[in-house]
Amino acid sequence: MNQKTPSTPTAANDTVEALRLDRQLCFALYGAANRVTRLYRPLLEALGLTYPQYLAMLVLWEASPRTVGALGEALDLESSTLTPLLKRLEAQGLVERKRDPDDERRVIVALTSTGLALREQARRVPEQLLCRLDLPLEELGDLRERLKTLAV
Amino acid sequence: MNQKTPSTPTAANDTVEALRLDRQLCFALYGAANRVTRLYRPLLEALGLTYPQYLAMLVLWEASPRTVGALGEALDLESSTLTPLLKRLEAQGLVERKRDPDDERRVIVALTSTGLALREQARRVPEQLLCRLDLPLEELGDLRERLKTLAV
DNA sequence: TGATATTAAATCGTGCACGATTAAATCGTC
DNA sequence: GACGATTTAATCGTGCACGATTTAATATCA
Repeated sequence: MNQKTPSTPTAANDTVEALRLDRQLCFALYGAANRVTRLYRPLLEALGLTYPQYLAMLVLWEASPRTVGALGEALDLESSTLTPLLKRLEAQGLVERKRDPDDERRVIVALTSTGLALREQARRVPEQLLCRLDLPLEELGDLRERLKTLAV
Repeated sequence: MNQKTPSTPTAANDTVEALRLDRQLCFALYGAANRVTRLYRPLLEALGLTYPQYLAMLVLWEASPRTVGALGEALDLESSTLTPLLKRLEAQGLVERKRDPDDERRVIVALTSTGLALREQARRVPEQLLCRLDLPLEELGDLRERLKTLAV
Protein backbone atom coordinates (compact mmCIF):
# COMPACT_ATOMS: atom_id res chain seq x y z
CA MET A 1 0.00 0.00 0.00
CA ASN A 2 0.96 3.61 -0.55
CA GLN A 3 -0.31 5.07 2.69
CA LYS A 4 2.56 7.17 3.93
CA THR A 5 1.89 10.21 6.06
CA PRO A 6 2.06 13.06 3.54
CA SER A 7 4.04 16.22 4.21
CA THR A 8 1.08 18.35 3.09
CA PRO A 9 -1.93 16.36 4.23
CA THR A 10 -4.84 18.23 2.65
CA ALA A 11 -3.28 18.77 -0.74
CA ALA A 12 -2.27 15.13 -0.96
CA ASN A 13 -5.71 14.01 0.13
CA ASP A 14 -7.29 16.24 -2.46
CA THR A 15 -5.15 14.63 -5.12
CA VAL A 16 -6.12 11.17 -4.02
CA GLU A 17 -9.78 12.10 -3.92
CA ALA A 18 -9.74 13.82 -7.30
CA LEU A 19 -8.05 10.89 -8.98
CA ARG A 20 -10.32 8.39 -7.30
CA LEU A 21 -13.52 10.08 -8.45
CA ASP A 22 -12.15 10.52 -11.90
CA ARG A 23 -11.23 6.92 -12.01
CA GLN A 24 -14.71 5.79 -11.23
CA LEU A 25 -16.03 7.91 -14.04
CA CYS A 26 -13.73 7.10 -16.91
CA PHE A 27 -13.24 3.54 -15.75
CA ALA A 28 -16.92 2.84 -15.90
CA LEU A 29 -17.18 4.04 -19.47
CA TYR A 30 -14.00 2.34 -20.61
CA GLY A 31 -14.92 -0.95 -18.99
CA ALA A 32 -18.53 -0.86 -20.15
CA ALA A 33 -17.47 -0.29 -23.74
CA ASN A 34 -15.00 -3.16 -23.61
CA ARG A 35 -17.48 -5.48 -21.96
CA VAL A 36 -20.22 -4.71 -24.45
CA THR A 37 -17.83 -5.36 -27.32
CA ARG A 38 -16.98 -8.71 -25.77
CA LEU A 39 -20.68 -9.44 -25.37
CA TYR A 40 -21.33 -8.80 -29.05
CA ARG A 41 -18.35 -10.78 -30.26
CA PRO A 42 -19.85 -14.31 -30.18
CA LEU A 43 -23.11 -13.07 -31.73
CA LEU A 44 -21.34 -11.27 -34.55
CA GLU A 45 -18.93 -14.09 -35.20
CA ALA A 46 -21.83 -15.97 -36.76
CA LEU A 47 -22.21 -13.08 -39.22
CA GLY A 48 -18.48 -12.81 -39.86
CA LEU A 49 -18.45 -9.27 -38.52
CA THR A 50 -16.47 -7.45 -35.87
CA TYR A 51 -18.23 -4.97 -33.63
CA PRO A 52 -17.17 -1.82 -35.52
CA GLN A 53 -17.98 -3.56 -38.79
CA TYR A 54 -21.43 -4.33 -37.43
CA LEU A 55 -21.95 -0.69 -36.55
CA ALA A 56 -20.90 0.34 -40.05
CA MET A 57 -23.34 -2.17 -41.52
CA LEU A 58 -26.12 -0.81 -39.30
CA VAL A 59 -25.51 2.62 -40.75
CA LEU A 60 -25.48 1.26 -44.28
CA TRP A 61 -28.63 -0.76 -43.73
CA GLU A 62 -30.38 2.49 -42.94
CA ALA A 63 -29.19 4.25 -46.08
CA SER A 64 -27.02 2.41 -48.47
CA PRO A 65 -25.15 4.53 -50.95
CA ARG A 66 -23.09 6.76 -48.71
CA THR A 67 -19.75 8.46 -49.11
CA VAL A 68 -16.89 7.55 -46.82
CA GLY A 69 -17.17 11.01 -45.34
CA ALA A 70 -20.86 10.60 -44.54
CA LEU A 71 -20.13 7.22 -42.93
CA GLY A 72 -17.36 8.79 -40.91
CA GLU A 73 -19.71 11.46 -39.68
CA ALA A 74 -22.36 8.95 -38.73
CA LEU A 75 -19.87 6.74 -36.91
CA ASP A 76 -17.66 9.56 -35.63
CA LEU A 77 -14.58 7.96 -37.15
CA GLU A 78 -11.69 9.20 -39.27
CA SER A 79 -10.96 7.99 -42.78
CA SER A 80 -7.81 6.40 -41.42
CA THR A 81 -10.05 4.09 -39.43
CA LEU A 82 -12.81 3.62 -41.97
CA THR A 83 -10.81 2.96 -45.12
CA PRO A 84 -9.27 -0.33 -43.95
CA LEU A 85 -12.53 -1.39 -42.29
CA LEU A 86 -14.46 -0.79 -45.51
CA LYS A 87 -11.85 -2.63 -47.52
CA ARG A 88 -12.38 -5.65 -45.29
CA LEU A 89 -16.13 -5.43 -45.78
CA GLU A 90 -15.49 -5.16 -49.51
CA ALA A 91 -13.21 -8.20 -49.42
CA GLN A 92 -16.11 -10.10 -47.84
CA GLY A 93 -18.38 -8.99 -50.66
CA LEU A 94 -20.68 -7.01 -48.37
CA VAL A 95 -20.05 -3.57 -49.85
CA GLU A 96 -18.77 -1.99 -53.03
CA ARG A 97 -16.47 1.04 -53.18
CA LYS A 98 -16.23 3.29 -56.17
CA ARG A 99 -15.29 6.87 -56.93
CA ASP A 100 -18.11 9.35 -57.33
CA PRO A 101 -18.08 10.31 -61.04
CA ASP A 102 -19.40 13.77 -60.13
CA ASP A 103 -16.58 14.43 -57.69
CA GLU A 104 -13.71 12.04 -57.92
CA ARG A 105 -12.40 12.97 -54.51
CA ARG A 106 -15.33 11.14 -52.98
CA VAL A 107 -15.68 7.38 -52.62
CA ILE A 108 -19.18 5.97 -52.61
CA VAL A 109 -19.84 2.92 -50.46
CA ALA A 110 -22.86 0.82 -51.40
CA LEU A 111 -24.25 -2.41 -50.03
CA THR A 112 -24.08 -5.40 -52.34
CA SER A 113 -27.02 -7.79 -52.47
CA THR A 114 -25.05 -10.00 -50.09
CA GLY A 115 -24.60 -7.11 -47.72
CA LEU A 116 -28.27 -6.26 -47.89
CA ALA A 117 -29.23 -9.87 -47.32
CA LEU A 118 -27.07 -10.05 -44.22
CA ARG A 119 -29.55 -7.77 -42.50
CA GLU A 120 -31.92 -10.68 -42.10
CA GLN A 121 -29.18 -12.68 -40.37
CA ALA A 122 -28.50 -9.74 -38.08
CA ARG A 123 -32.15 -9.39 -37.21
CA ARG A 124 -32.03 -11.29 -33.96
CA VAL A 125 -28.76 -9.81 -32.69
CA PRO A 126 -30.36 -6.93 -30.76
CA GLU A 127 -32.72 -9.04 -28.73
CA GLN A 128 -30.06 -11.68 -28.11
CA LEU A 129 -27.83 -8.96 -26.77
CA LEU A 130 -30.54 -7.42 -24.66
CA CYS A 131 -31.04 -10.79 -23.02
CA ARG A 132 -27.37 -11.00 -22.16
CA LEU A 133 -27.31 -7.44 -20.90
CA ASP A 134 -30.10 -8.31 -18.52
CA LEU A 135 -31.08 -4.69 -17.89
CA PRO A 136 -34.56 -3.15 -17.74
CA LEU A 137 -35.47 -1.67 -21.11
CA GLU A 138 -36.26 1.75 -19.75
CA GLU A 139 -32.84 1.98 -18.13
CA LEU A 140 -31.28 1.35 -21.49
CA GLY A 141 -33.11 4.26 -23.06
CA ASP A 142 -32.14 6.48 -20.19
CA LEU A 143 -28.53 5.41 -20.39
CA ARG A 144 -28.47 6.00 -24.12
CA GLU A 145 -29.77 9.54 -23.76
CA ARG A 146 -27.17 10.39 -21.17
CA LEU A 147 -24.37 8.93 -23.25
CA LYS A 148 -25.48 10.98 -26.23
CA THR A 149 -24.96 14.18 -24.30
CA LEU A 150 -21.49 13.07 -23.25
CA ALA A 151 -18.61 14.86 -24.92
CA VAL A 152 -20.38 16.30 -27.93
CA MET B 1 -32.55 5.03 -49.87
CA ASN B 2 -33.50 1.44 -49.32
CA GLN B 3 -37.23 1.80 -49.05
CA LYS B 4 -38.65 -0.92 -51.24
CA THR B 5 -42.04 -2.36 -50.51
CA PRO B 6 -41.26 -5.52 -48.58
CA SER B 7 -42.91 -8.81 -49.40
CA THR B 8 -43.65 -9.42 -45.72
CA PRO B 9 -44.23 -5.94 -44.37
CA THR B 10 -44.43 -6.53 -40.64
CA ALA B 11 -41.44 -8.84 -40.38
CA ALA B 12 -39.29 -6.46 -42.38
CA ASN B 13 -40.42 -3.52 -40.32
CA ASP B 14 -39.66 -5.41 -37.17
CA THR B 15 -36.15 -6.01 -38.43
CA VAL B 16 -35.66 -2.36 -39.24
CA GLU B 17 -37.00 -1.31 -35.89
CA ALA B 18 -34.96 -3.83 -33.94
CA LEU B 19 -31.75 -2.81 -35.65
CA ARG B 20 -32.51 0.86 -35.23
CA LEU B 21 -33.05 0.61 -31.49
CA ASP B 22 -30.00 -1.50 -31.08
CA ARG B 23 -27.99 0.97 -33.03
CA GLN B 24 -28.94 3.81 -30.78
CA LEU B 25 -27.87 1.79 -27.78
CA CYS B 26 -24.51 0.42 -28.83
CA PHE B 27 -23.71 3.49 -30.89
CA ALA B 28 -24.10 5.76 -27.93
CA LEU B 29 -21.70 3.73 -25.82
CA TYR B 30 -19.19 3.23 -28.61
CA GLY B 31 -19.23 6.89 -29.57
CA ALA B 32 -19.09 8.14 -26.00
CA ALA B 33 -16.07 5.98 -25.22
CA ASN B 34 -14.24 7.21 -28.31
CA ARG B 35 -15.12 10.82 -27.65
CA VAL B 36 -14.01 10.68 -24.04
CA THR B 37 -10.70 9.13 -25.09
CA ARG B 38 -10.23 11.99 -27.56
CA LEU B 39 -11.07 14.46 -24.82
CA TYR B 40 -8.41 13.03 -22.53
CA ARG B 41 -5.75 12.85 -25.22
CA PRO B 42 -4.49 16.45 -25.13
CA LEU B 43 -4.51 16.49 -21.32
CA LEU B 44 -2.56 13.27 -21.05
CA GLU B 45 -0.09 14.20 -23.75
CA ALA B 46 1.44 16.61 -21.25
CA LEU B 47 2.07 13.62 -18.97
CA GLY B 48 3.36 11.43 -21.78
CA LEU B 49 0.54 8.96 -21.20
CA THR B 50 -2.12 7.41 -23.38
CA TYR B 51 -5.61 6.95 -22.01
CA PRO B 52 -5.23 3.24 -21.10
CA GLN B 53 -1.82 3.98 -19.62
CA TYR B 54 -3.42 6.70 -17.50
CA LEU B 55 -6.02 4.24 -16.24
CA ALA B 56 -3.29 1.76 -15.35
CA MET B 57 -1.41 4.48 -13.48
CA LEU B 58 -4.59 5.42 -11.60
CA VAL B 59 -4.85 1.85 -10.39
CA LEU B 60 -1.19 1.77 -9.40
CA TRP B 61 -1.43 5.11 -7.62
CA GLU B 62 -4.04 3.54 -5.40
CA ALA B 63 -1.94 0.51 -4.53
CA SER B 64 1.48 0.21 -5.96
CA PRO B 65 3.03 -3.23 -5.84
CA ARG B 66 0.52 -5.29 -7.80
CA THR B 67 0.81 -8.39 -9.92
CA VAL B 68 -0.04 -8.27 -13.60
CA GLY B 69 -3.01 -10.47 -12.82
CA ALA B 70 -4.33 -8.10 -10.17
CA LEU B 71 -3.93 -5.18 -12.55
CA GLY B 72 -5.75 -7.11 -15.23
CA GLU B 73 -8.61 -7.78 -12.87
CA ALA B 74 -8.83 -4.13 -11.84
CA LEU B 75 -8.75 -2.93 -15.43
CA ASP B 76 -10.67 -5.85 -16.91
CA LEU B 77 -7.91 -6.51 -19.41
CA GLU B 78 -6.04 -9.59 -20.60
CA SER B 79 -2.31 -10.10 -20.14
CA SER B 80 -1.96 -9.85 -23.90
CA THR B 81 -3.10 -6.25 -23.60
CA LEU B 82 -1.37 -5.39 -20.35
CA THR B 83 2.08 -6.82 -20.94
CA PRO B 84 3.02 -4.50 -23.82
CA LEU B 85 1.37 -1.54 -22.09
CA LEU B 86 3.36 -2.17 -18.92
CA LYS B 87 6.55 -2.56 -20.92
CA ARG B 88 5.96 0.89 -22.36
CA LEU B 89 5.42 2.32 -18.89
CA GLU B 90 8.60 0.59 -17.81
CA ALA B 91 10.49 2.02 -20.78
CA GLN B 92 9.39 5.46 -19.59
CA GLY B 93 10.72 4.71 -16.13
CA LEU B 94 7.31 4.93 -14.48
CA VAL B 95 7.08 1.34 -13.28
CA GLU B 96 9.32 -1.60 -12.51
CA ARG B 97 8.55 -5.19 -13.46
CA LYS B 98 10.09 -8.13 -11.67
CA ARG B 99 9.26 -11.76 -10.98
CA ASP B 100 7.78 -12.58 -7.61
CA PRO B 101 10.48 -14.56 -5.77
CA ASP B 102 7.77 -16.45 -3.87
CA ASP B 103 6.02 -17.54 -7.06
CA GLU B 104 8.00 -17.05 -10.20
CA ARG B 105 4.94 -17.34 -12.40
CA ARG B 106 3.86 -13.92 -11.16
CA VAL B 107 5.25 -10.59 -12.27
CA ILE B 108 5.10 -7.77 -9.78
CA VAL B 109 4.57 -4.27 -11.08
CA ALA B 110 5.68 -1.42 -8.82
CA LEU B 111 5.72 2.34 -9.26
CA THR B 112 9.14 3.94 -9.42
CA SER B 113 9.70 7.22 -7.66
CA THR B 114 9.19 8.89 -11.04
CA GLY B 115 5.89 7.09 -11.46
CA LEU B 116 4.79 8.08 -8.00
CA ALA B 117 5.81 11.69 -8.59
CA LEU B 118 3.75 11.82 -11.78
CA ARG B 119 0.65 11.68 -9.65
CA GLU B 120 1.13 15.33 -8.75
CA GLN B 121 1.24 16.23 -12.43
CA ALA B 122 -1.95 14.27 -13.00
CA ARG B 123 -3.71 15.98 -10.14
CA ARG B 124 -5.52 18.56 -12.23
CA VAL B 125 -6.55 16.21 -15.04
CA PRO B 126 -9.93 15.25 -13.56
CA GLU B 127 -11.20 18.78 -13.09
CA GLN B 128 -9.86 19.85 -16.46
CA LEU B 129 -11.78 17.01 -18.02
CA LEU B 130 -14.94 17.74 -16.09
CA CYS B 131 -14.84 21.28 -17.47
CA ARG B 132 -14.64 19.96 -21.01
CA LEU B 133 -17.38 17.44 -20.41
CA ASP B 134 -19.64 20.25 -19.31
CA LEU B 135 -22.12 17.95 -17.58
CA PRO B 136 -23.80 18.39 -14.19
CA LEU B 137 -21.85 16.52 -11.52
CA GLU B 138 -24.82 14.54 -10.30
CA GLU B 139 -25.52 13.26 -13.79
CA LEU B 140 -21.98 11.92 -13.93
CA GLY B 141 -22.46 9.93 -10.76
CA ASP B 142 -25.71 8.58 -12.02
CA LEU B 143 -24.21 7.66 -15.38
CA ARG B 144 -21.29 5.95 -13.69
CA GLU B 145 -23.57 3.80 -11.55
CA ARG B 146 -25.57 2.69 -14.57
CA LEU B 147 -22.47 1.90 -16.55
CA LYS B 148 -21.16 -0.21 -13.71
CA THR B 149 -24.18 -2.47 -13.91
CA LEU B 150 -23.74 -2.85 -17.65
CA ALA B 151 -22.53 -6.20 -18.83
CA VAL B 152 -21.07 -7.55 -15.64
C1' DT C 1 -6.44 31.54 -66.92
C1' DG C 2 -3.58 30.12 -63.73
C1' DA C 3 -1.69 30.08 -59.02
C1' DT C 4 -3.40 29.02 -54.50
C1' DA C 5 -6.44 27.11 -51.17
C1' DT C 6 -9.53 23.68 -49.79
C1' DT C 7 -11.51 19.19 -49.61
C1' DA C 8 -11.67 13.94 -49.61
C1' DA C 9 -9.74 9.76 -49.05
C1' DA C 10 -5.72 6.98 -48.48
C1' DT C 11 -1.33 5.88 -46.23
C1' DC C 12 1.83 5.36 -42.41
C1' DG C 13 3.29 4.70 -37.66
C1' DT C 14 1.92 3.97 -32.77
C1' DG C 15 -0.77 1.89 -29.37
C1' DC C 16 -4.76 -0.80 -27.78
C1' DA C 17 -7.74 -5.19 -27.22
C1' DC C 18 -8.60 -9.69 -27.90
C1' DG C 19 -8.35 -14.95 -28.69
C1' DA C 20 -5.30 -18.66 -29.22
C1' DT C 21 -1.17 -20.55 -28.14
C1' DT C 22 3.09 -21.24 -25.57
C1' DA C 23 6.39 -21.67 -21.78
C1' DA C 24 7.42 -21.94 -17.29
C1' DA C 25 6.39 -22.49 -12.50
C1' DT C 26 3.56 -24.36 -8.91
C1' DC C 27 0.08 -27.43 -6.99
C1' DG C 28 -2.19 -31.98 -5.85
C1' DT C 29 -2.35 -36.48 -5.44
C1' DC C 30 -0.62 -40.51 -5.16
C1' DG D 1 9.29 -37.47 -4.77
C1' DA D 2 7.28 -37.85 -9.45
C1' DC D 3 3.85 -36.56 -12.72
C1' DG D 4 -0.27 -34.72 -14.67
C1' DA D 5 -3.25 -30.58 -14.01
C1' DT D 6 -3.49 -25.85 -13.19
C1' DT D 7 -1.96 -21.17 -13.06
C1' DT D 8 0.55 -17.04 -14.76
C1' DA D 9 2.63 -14.15 -18.15
C1' DA D 10 4.26 -13.66 -22.53
C1' DT D 11 3.89 -14.09 -27.57
C1' DC D 12 1.61 -13.90 -32.01
C1' DG D 13 -1.78 -12.47 -35.44
C1' DT D 14 -5.92 -9.64 -36.54
C1' DG D 15 -8.44 -5.58 -36.37
C1' DC D 16 -9.51 -1.11 -34.64
C1' DA D 17 -8.53 4.26 -33.66
C1' DC D 18 -6.03 8.12 -34.15
C1' DG D 19 -2.78 12.03 -35.70
C1' DA D 20 0.16 13.43 -39.29
C1' DT D 21 1.14 13.32 -43.87
C1' DT D 22 0.29 12.54 -48.76
C1' DT D 23 -2.13 12.52 -53.13
C1' DA D 24 -5.45 13.85 -56.10
C1' DA D 25 -9.45 16.54 -57.38
C1' DT D 26 -12.10 20.60 -57.08
C1' DA D 27 -12.98 25.42 -55.82
C1' DT D 28 -11.61 30.31 -55.60
C1' DC D 29 -10.24 34.52 -57.13
C1' DA D 30 -6.76 37.84 -58.66
